[in-house]
Amino acid sequence: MQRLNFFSRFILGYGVRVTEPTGRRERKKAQTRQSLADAALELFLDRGYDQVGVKDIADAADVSVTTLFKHFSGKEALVFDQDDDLEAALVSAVRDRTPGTSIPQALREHILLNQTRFAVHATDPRFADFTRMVQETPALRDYAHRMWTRHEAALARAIAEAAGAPEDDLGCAALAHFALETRGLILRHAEPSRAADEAFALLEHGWAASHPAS
Amino acid sequence: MQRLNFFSRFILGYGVRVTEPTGRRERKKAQTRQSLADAALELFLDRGYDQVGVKDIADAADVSVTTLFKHFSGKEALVFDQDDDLEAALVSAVRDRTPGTSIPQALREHILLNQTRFAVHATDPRFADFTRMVQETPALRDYAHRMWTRHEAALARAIAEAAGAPEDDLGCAALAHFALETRGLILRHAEPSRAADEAFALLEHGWAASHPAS
DNA sequence: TGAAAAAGTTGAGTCGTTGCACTTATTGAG
DNA sequence: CTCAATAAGTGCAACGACTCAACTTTTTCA
Repeated sequence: MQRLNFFSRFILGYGVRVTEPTGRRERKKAQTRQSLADAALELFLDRGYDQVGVKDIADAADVSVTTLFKHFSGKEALVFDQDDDLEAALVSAVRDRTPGTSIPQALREHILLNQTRFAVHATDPRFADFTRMVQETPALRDYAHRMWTRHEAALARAIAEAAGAPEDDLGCAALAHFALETRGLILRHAEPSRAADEAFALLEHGWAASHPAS
Repeated sequence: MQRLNFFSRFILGYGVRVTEPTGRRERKKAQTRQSLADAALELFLDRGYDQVGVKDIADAADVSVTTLFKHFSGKEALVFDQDDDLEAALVSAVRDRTPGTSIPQALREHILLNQTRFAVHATDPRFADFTRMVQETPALRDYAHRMWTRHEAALARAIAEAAGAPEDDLGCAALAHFALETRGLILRHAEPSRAADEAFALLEHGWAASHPAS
């Protein structure tokens, strides 16, 4: 548990900013942030999200509540890493897809990989607890979903460009929306890869009907 | 503005419970509820959702805050009607579709009708304000979306039955999910009917590929 | 060295929401 | 008709997330 929100990047993708802090000030700031996130994760896993108050976390990290909110936009944000290059990865999955692959196929692969990457860690019981907590706490479930769908517009633009359609093409917007929405289906059902297959089968066939060769 | 949340049923559909209250007690209860909803609507439209506190609403309706929360589960609930037969309507749209219509087609028609019914009232400036407020206030936007997608499981079951698929068929679940998710696309874009066309084109073609005659 | 900038603290306050103990009005059964 | 059960409503205190304003301390850099 050395990293800030070590688990969380497996939930949403791999989007951790690695910019090393240079001066002493920034290092201290980063450290405070880290302490808060660590304390929060530990307390949350211990007692459950709703059983921990921000006060408890601030106390455990030995800072004031006000300071906590200077570092994190809200209680839920304590659980998740920033998703800085999540959008870039999404866009790149479409633009730089291996030739011969359709856009929906590329998205299926990318999203499935992203959302099931954590299966590798299924052996770690702490991690299982973490994912269960996220899925079972409405506030966290919603927050994760918002983070994930935040880049819909960018994805829609990337798709439009890749398909040679106008930037605001409705079909591309629809594909982007639906593709991101598969996350819910994939996470809910027991066999993620099969769920992804079924969901994207719909999208692939529908897409192929109007966009012959992309 | 005689009805409780007169506008709101046009946002989510037509789901107003019409069971007349019989005894004096129930009539009084209904009236209190009505007063609260009226006061809330008026204040919200006047000052904006976030600029009105529950205290203000309770005061305007001349009841205590505690009473307000006995009638409504939360501040957002003051804005929306109950959605009792919204689910029934959704299921019926699939099951009782006119013969020869595909399931996605039936859904497209039903959802589009449901979500754009309010266009009739576009002339009423108060109504325009109302919809704008709902779309621009995150809490309300999310709440409306939650209300709308609440019946996804029921819809999935209805689709499965209509298609002769197993009750927990993944393709049917996916169609249900996507179909309900078109709401966002439809509401966001300026030409709702065209947005619905594009979004459902994807779904219809994808669906037809695996479900020949339904 | 000295002053701007930024991190942190403290304490009070807002707002939605709940719990508790209480009063009052309505109802239905004897 | 009466009385006890039921349910609406009240007032108040509290909690938890979050914000604000005024202030101290630390770090930076010219």
